[in-house]
Amino acid sequence: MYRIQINHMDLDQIARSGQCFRFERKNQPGDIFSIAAAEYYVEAAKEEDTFLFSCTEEEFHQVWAGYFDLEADYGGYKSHVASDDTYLKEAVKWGWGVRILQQDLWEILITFIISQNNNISRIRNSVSKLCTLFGEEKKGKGLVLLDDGSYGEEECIYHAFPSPESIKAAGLTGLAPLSLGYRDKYILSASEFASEPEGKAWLMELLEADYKKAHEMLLSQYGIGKKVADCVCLFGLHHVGAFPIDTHVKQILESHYPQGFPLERYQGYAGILQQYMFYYKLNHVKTGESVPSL
DNA sequence: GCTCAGGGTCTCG
DNA sequence: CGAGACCCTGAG
Repeated sequence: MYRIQINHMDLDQIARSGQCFRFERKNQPGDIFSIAAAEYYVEAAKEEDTFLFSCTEEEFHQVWAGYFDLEADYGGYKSHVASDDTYLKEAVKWGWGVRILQQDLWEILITFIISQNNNISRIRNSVSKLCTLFGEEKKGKGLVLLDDGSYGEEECIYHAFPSPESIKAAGLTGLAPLSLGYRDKYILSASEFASEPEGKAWLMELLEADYKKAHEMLLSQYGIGKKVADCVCLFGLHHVGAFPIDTHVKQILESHYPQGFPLERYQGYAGILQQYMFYYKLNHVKTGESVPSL
Protein backbone atom coordinates (compact mmCIF):
# COMPACT_ATOMS: atom_id res chain seq x y z
CA MET A 1 0.00 0.00 0.00
CA TYR A 2 1.06 3.54 -0.59
CA ARG A 3 -0.25 6.69 1.04
CA ILE A 4 0.03 10.12 -0.51
CA GLN A 5 -1.49 13.55 -0.16
CA ILE A 6 -3.00 14.95 -3.35
CA ASN A 7 -4.82 18.26 -3.72
CA HIS A 8 -7.58 19.12 -6.19
CA MET A 9 -8.60 15.48 -6.48
CA ASP A 10 -11.83 13.61 -5.73
CA LEU A 11 -12.16 9.97 -6.78
CA ASP A 12 -15.94 10.02 -7.05
CA GLN A 13 -15.92 13.13 -9.21
CA ILE A 14 -13.33 11.63 -11.55
CA ALA A 15 -15.33 8.40 -11.77
CA ARG A 16 -18.37 10.46 -12.84
CA SER A 17 -16.56 12.79 -15.18
CA GLY A 18 -17.18 10.77 -18.34
CA GLN A 19 -13.53 10.55 -19.39
CA CYS A 20 -12.92 7.02 -18.10
CA PHE A 21 -15.19 3.98 -18.18
CA ARG A 22 -13.33 1.48 -15.96
CA PHE A 23 -13.05 3.69 -12.88
CA GLU A 24 -15.83 3.13 -10.37
CA ARG A 25 -16.87 3.17 -6.75
CA LYS A 26 -17.03 -0.40 -5.42
CA ASN A 27 -20.24 -1.51 -3.82
CA GLN A 28 -18.43 -2.33 -0.59
CA PRO A 29 -17.83 -0.68 2.78
CA GLY A 30 -14.93 1.74 2.94
CA ASP A 31 -15.69 3.88 -0.11
CA ILE A 32 -13.15 2.03 -2.25
CA PHE A 33 -12.64 2.80 -5.95
CA SER A 34 -11.48 0.27 -8.52
CA ILE A 35 -9.38 1.69 -11.30
CA ALA A 36 -8.37 -0.27 -14.40
CA ALA A 37 -6.19 1.36 -17.03
CA ALA A 38 -4.62 -0.43 -20.01
CA GLU A 39 -2.96 -3.51 -18.41
CA TYR A 40 -2.83 -2.04 -14.91
CA TYR A 41 -5.16 -2.14 -11.92
CA VAL A 42 -5.26 -0.41 -8.57
CA GLU A 43 -7.77 0.34 -5.85
CA ALA A 44 -7.87 3.60 -3.96
CA ALA A 45 -9.61 5.15 -0.98
CA LYS A 46 -9.48 8.46 0.82
CA GLU A 47 -8.27 8.55 4.41
CA GLU A 48 -8.70 11.98 5.96
CA ASP A 49 -6.58 14.28 3.83
CA THR A 50 -4.55 11.57 2.11
CA PHE A 51 -5.22 8.86 -0.46
CA LEU A 52 -4.42 5.21 -0.01
CA PHE A 53 -3.48 3.07 -3.03
CA SER A 54 -3.23 -0.72 -3.19
CA CYS A 55 0.11 -0.62 -4.98
CA THR A 56 3.74 -0.13 -4.06
CA GLU A 57 5.34 3.29 -3.94
CA GLU A 58 7.40 2.31 -6.99
CA GLU A 59 4.35 1.35 -9.07
CA PHE A 60 2.54 4.46 -7.95
CA HIS A 61 5.26 6.70 -9.29
CA GLN A 62 5.79 4.65 -12.45
CA VAL A 63 2.15 4.28 -13.43
CA TRP A 64 -0.38 6.19 -11.35
CA ALA A 65 1.28 9.54 -10.71
CA GLY A 66 1.23 10.15 -14.46
CA TYR A 67 -2.27 8.74 -14.82
CA PHE A 68 -3.64 11.18 -12.24
CA ASP A 69 -1.74 14.07 -13.87
CA LEU A 70 -0.04 14.93 -10.59
CA GLU A 71 2.52 17.27 -12.16
CA ALA A 72 -0.16 19.65 -13.40
CA ASP A 73 -1.13 22.77 -11.45
CA TYR A 74 -4.90 22.56 -11.12
CA GLY A 75 -4.95 25.42 -8.64
CA GLY A 76 -3.39 27.54 -11.37
CA TYR A 77 -5.95 26.50 -13.98
CA LYS A 78 -8.78 27.32 -11.62
CA SER A 79 -7.38 30.71 -10.69
CA HIS A 80 -7.38 31.82 -14.34
CA VAL A 81 -11.15 31.53 -14.66
CA ALA A 82 -12.58 34.97 -15.45
CA SER A 83 -14.09 36.47 -12.30
CA ASP A 84 -17.26 37.55 -14.13
CA ASP A 85 -17.83 34.08 -15.63
CA THR A 86 -20.37 32.86 -13.10
CA TYR A 87 -21.18 29.63 -14.92
CA LEU A 88 -17.58 28.46 -15.19
CA LYS A 89 -16.81 29.56 -11.64
CA GLU A 90 -19.75 27.53 -10.37
CA ALA A 91 -18.71 24.52 -12.49
CA VAL A 92 -15.15 24.61 -11.13
CA LYS A 93 -16.44 24.99 -7.58
CA TRP A 94 -18.74 22.00 -8.06
CA GLY A 95 -16.19 19.74 -9.74
CA TRP A 96 -13.18 20.91 -7.74
CA GLY A 97 -11.72 17.39 -7.69
CA VAL A 98 -11.91 16.61 -11.41
CA ARG A 99 -8.58 16.11 -13.18
CA ILE A 100 -7.77 15.16 -16.76
CA LEU A 101 -6.38 11.65 -16.51
CA GLN A 102 -3.48 10.64 -18.74
CA GLN A 103 -4.92 7.48 -20.21
CA ASP A 104 -3.69 4.85 -22.61
CA LEU A 105 -3.99 5.85 -26.27
CA TRP A 106 -5.34 2.53 -27.57
CA GLU A 107 -7.92 2.24 -24.79
CA ILE A 108 -9.11 5.81 -25.35
CA LEU A 109 -9.28 5.34 -29.10
CA ILE A 110 -11.59 2.35 -28.77
CA THR A 111 -13.70 3.59 -25.85
CA PHE A 112 -14.37 6.95 -27.48
CA ILE A 113 -15.34 5.36 -30.78
CA ILE A 114 -17.87 3.44 -28.67
CA SER A 115 -18.99 6.70 -27.04
CA GLN A 116 -20.41 8.29 -30.20
CA ASN A 117 -24.16 8.93 -30.15
CA ASN A 118 -24.30 6.74 -27.05
CA ASN A 119 -24.82 7.28 -23.34
CA ILE A 120 -22.39 6.81 -20.50
CA SER A 121 -24.01 3.82 -18.80
CA ARG A 122 -24.23 1.99 -22.13
CA ILE A 123 -20.59 2.85 -22.90
CA ARG A 124 -19.58 1.42 -19.52
CA ASN A 125 -21.43 -1.82 -20.22
CA SER A 126 -19.89 -2.26 -23.64
CA VAL A 127 -16.36 -1.50 -22.39
CA SER A 128 -16.79 -3.81 -19.43
CA LYS A 129 -17.87 -6.70 -21.66
CA LEU A 130 -15.10 -5.94 -24.12
CA CYS A 131 -12.53 -6.36 -21.33
CA THR A 132 -14.01 -9.43 -19.65
CA LEU A 133 -14.48 -11.22 -22.97
CA PHE A 134 -11.24 -10.32 -24.73
CA GLY A 135 -8.86 -8.79 -22.18
CA GLU A 136 -6.18 -10.87 -20.51
CA GLU A 137 -7.16 -12.03 -17.01
CA LYS A 138 -4.63 -10.87 -14.45
CA LYS A 139 -4.03 -10.98 -10.72
CA GLY A 140 -4.06 -7.67 -8.94
CA LYS A 141 -4.31 -6.15 -5.50
CA GLY A 142 -7.32 -4.47 -4.01
CA LEU A 143 -8.24 -2.82 -0.73
CA VAL A 144 -10.52 -4.09 2.05
CA LEU A 145 -11.86 -2.22 5.03
CA LEU A 146 -10.81 -4.08 8.19
CA ASP A 147 -12.79 -4.35 11.42
CA ASP A 148 -10.63 -1.76 13.15
CA GLY A 149 -11.47 0.80 10.47
CA SER A 150 -8.10 0.65 8.72
CA TYR A 151 -7.49 -0.75 5.24
CA GLY A 152 -5.79 -3.98 4.24
CA GLU A 153 -4.76 -5.51 0.93
CA GLU A 154 -6.52 -8.31 -0.85
CA GLU A 155 -5.76 -10.36 -3.96
CA CYS A 156 -8.18 -9.86 -6.81
CA ILE A 157 -8.74 -10.69 -10.46
CA TYR A 158 -9.11 -8.09 -13.19
CA HIS A 159 -8.98 -7.86 -16.95
CA ALA A 160 -6.50 -5.86 -18.97
CA PHE A 161 -7.84 -3.78 -21.85
CA PRO A 162 -7.81 -6.08 -24.90
CA SER A 163 -5.12 -5.84 -27.56
CA PRO A 164 -5.93 -4.94 -31.17
CA GLU A 165 -5.15 -8.54 -32.11
CA SER A 166 -7.65 -10.05 -29.67
CA ILE A 167 -10.44 -7.70 -30.80
CA LYS A 168 -9.61 -8.44 -34.42
CA ALA A 169 -9.77 -12.17 -33.67
CA ALA A 170 -13.21 -11.73 -32.09
CA GLY A 171 -14.66 -10.40 -35.33
CA LEU A 172 -18.13 -8.90 -35.67
CA THR A 173 -19.67 -12.11 -34.33
CA GLY A 174 -17.52 -12.01 -31.21
CA LEU A 175 -18.34 -8.34 -30.66
CA ALA A 176 -22.11 -8.90 -30.90
CA PRO A 177 -22.67 -9.42 -27.12
CA LEU A 178 -21.30 -5.92 -26.46
CA SER A 179 -24.35 -4.35 -28.16
CA LEU A 180 -22.17 -1.83 -29.93
CA GLY A 181 -24.78 -1.29 -32.62
CA TYR A 182 -23.35 0.16 -35.82
CA ARG A 183 -20.10 1.03 -34.01
CA ASP A 184 -18.96 -2.60 -34.17
CA LYS A 185 -17.50 -2.15 -37.65
CA TYR A 186 -15.53 0.93 -36.55
CA ILE A 187 -14.03 -1.00 -33.62
CA LEU A 188 -13.16 -3.93 -35.85
CA SER A 189 -11.63 -1.67 -38.50
CA ALA A 190 -9.44 0.11 -35.92
CA SER A 191 -8.36 -3.22 -34.45
CA GLU A 192 -7.47 -4.65 -37.85
CA PHE A 193 -5.44 -1.54 -38.64
CA ALA A 194 -3.67 -1.52 -35.26
CA SER A 195 -2.77 -5.20 -35.66
CA GLU A 196 -0.71 -4.41 -38.77
CA PRO A 197 2.82 -2.95 -38.66
CA GLU A 198 1.49 0.08 -40.54
CA GLY A 199 -1.08 0.74 -37.83
CA LYS A 200 1.44 0.28 -35.04
CA ALA A 201 3.72 2.80 -36.70
CA TRP A 202 0.74 5.15 -37.07
CA LEU A 203 0.04 4.89 -33.33
CA MET A 204 3.68 5.63 -32.50
CA GLU A 205 3.60 8.65 -34.80
CA LEU A 206 0.36 9.80 -33.15
CA LEU A 207 2.05 9.75 -29.74
CA GLU A 208 4.73 12.12 -31.03
CA ALA A 209 2.43 14.42 -32.99
CA ASP A 210 1.35 17.86 -31.80
CA TYR A 211 -2.35 18.59 -31.33
CA LYS A 212 -3.02 19.86 -34.85
CA LYS A 213 -1.29 16.94 -36.56
CA ALA A 214 -2.77 14.37 -34.15
CA HIS A 215 -6.29 15.67 -34.82
CA GLU A 216 -5.72 15.47 -38.55
CA MET A 217 -4.33 11.93 -38.33
CA LEU A 218 -7.27 10.76 -36.22
CA LEU A 219 -9.82 12.20 -38.69
CA SER A 220 -8.44 9.89 -41.37
CA GLN A 221 -9.65 6.84 -39.47
CA TYR A 222 -12.98 5.18 -40.23
CA GLY A 223 -15.51 6.01 -37.50
CA ILE A 224 -13.55 8.92 -36.03
CA GLY A 225 -14.92 12.41 -36.58
CA LYS A 226 -14.09 15.81 -35.14
CA LYS A 227 -15.50 15.20 -31.69
CA VAL A 228 -13.98 11.77 -31.03
CA ALA A 229 -10.66 13.01 -32.44
CA ASP A 230 -10.73 15.83 -29.87
CA CYS A 231 -11.52 13.39 -27.07
CA VAL A 232 -8.60 11.16 -28.08
CA CYS A 233 -6.33 14.22 -28.17
CA LEU A 234 -7.51 15.36 -24.74
CA PHE A 235 -7.77 12.06 -22.88
CA GLY A 236 -5.37 9.76 -24.76
CA LEU A 237 -2.63 12.18 -25.81
CA HIS A 238 -3.03 14.79 -23.06
CA HIS A 239 -3.29 17.72 -25.44
CA VAL A 240 -5.20 19.74 -22.88
CA GLY A 241 -5.84 22.52 -25.37
CA ALA A 242 -8.31 20.25 -27.21
CA PHE A 243 -11.92 21.30 -26.60
CA PRO A 244 -14.36 18.53 -27.59
CA ILE A 245 -17.86 19.83 -28.33
CA ASP A 246 -20.42 17.10 -27.73
CA THR A 247 -24.17 17.45 -27.29
CA HIS A 248 -23.83 18.57 -23.64
CA VAL A 249 -21.09 21.12 -24.22
CA LYS A 250 -23.03 22.38 -27.24
CA GLN A 251 -26.05 22.97 -25.01
CA ILE A 252 -23.89 24.72 -22.42
CA LEU A 253 -22.38 27.01 -25.06
CA GLU A 254 -25.82 27.83 -26.46
CA SER A 255 -27.39 28.70 -23.13
CA HIS A 256 -24.44 30.26 -21.25
CA TYR A 257 -22.11 31.57 -23.95
CA PRO A 258 -24.34 32.99 -26.71
CA GLN A 259 -21.41 35.23 -27.78
CA GLY A 260 -19.12 32.18 -27.95
CA PHE A 261 -16.87 30.55 -25.36
CA PRO A 262 -13.69 32.61 -24.75
CA LEU A 263 -11.31 29.95 -26.07
CA GLU A 264 -8.54 32.55 -26.58
CA ARG A 265 -8.48 33.32 -22.89
CA TYR A 266 -7.83 29.69 -22.02
CA GLN A 267 -5.60 28.81 -24.93
CA GLY A 268 -3.52 25.70 -24.29
CA TYR A 269 -5.71 24.35 -21.47
CA ALA A 270 -9.32 24.90 -22.54
CA GLY A 271 -9.86 21.12 -22.35
CA ILE A 272 -9.45 21.23 -18.57
CA LEU A 273 -12.26 23.80 -18.30
CA GLN A 274 -14.38 21.84 -20.77
CA GLN A 275 -14.16 18.93 -18.34
CA TYR A 276 -15.35 20.99 -15.37
CA MET A 277 -18.33 22.21 -17.39
CA PHE A 278 -19.13 18.73 -18.67
CA TYR A 279 -19.00 17.29 -15.15
CA TYR A 280 -21.12 20.10 -13.77
CA LYS A 281 -23.84 19.70 -16.38
CA LEU A 282 -24.11 15.95 -15.88
CA ASN A 283 -23.81 15.79 -12.11
CA HIS A 284 -25.05 18.92 -10.38
CA VAL A 285 -28.36 18.14 -8.85
CA LYS A 286 -31.20 20.52 -9.36
CA THR A 287 -33.84 20.21 -6.66
CA GLY A 288 -36.05 17.22 -7.29
CA GLU A 289 -33.57 15.33 -9.45
CA SER A 290 -31.78 12.20 -8.36
CA VAL A 291 -28.04 11.66 -8.64
CA PRO A 292 -27.27 9.83 -11.88
CA SER A 293 -25.92 6.35 -11.25
CA LEU A 294 -22.77 5.09 -12.92
C1' DG B 1 -46.91 0.56 -26.56
C1' DC B 2 -44.48 5.08 -28.50
C1' DT B 3 -40.99 8.76 -28.92
C1' DC B 4 -36.68 10.66 -27.80
C1' DA B 5 -31.91 11.26 -26.79
C1' DG B 6 -27.44 9.68 -25.80
C1' DG B 7 -19.66 12.60 -24.80
C1' DG B 8 -21.50 11.59 -33.64
C1' DT B 9 -20.15 9.88 -38.10
C1' DC B 10 -21.05 8.26 -42.63
C1' DT B 11 -23.11 8.63 -47.05
C1' DC B 12 -25.44 10.77 -50.57
C1' DG B 13 -27.22 14.63 -53.23
C1' DC C 1 -22.00 22.13 -47.61
C1' DG C 2 -26.90 19.94 -45.34
C1' DA C 3 -30.10 16.19 -44.50
C1' DG C 4 -31.00 11.61 -43.15
C1' DA C 5 -29.79 7.14 -41.70
C1' DC C 6 -27.92 4.56 -38.26
C1' DC C 7 -27.74 0.05 -33.79
C1' DC C 8 -29.28 -0.05 -29.37
C1' DT C 9 -31.55 0.87 -24.92
C1' DG C 10 -33.36 3.32 -20.87
C1' DA C 11 -36.26 7.26 -19.60
C1' DG C 12 -40.53 9.70 -19.96
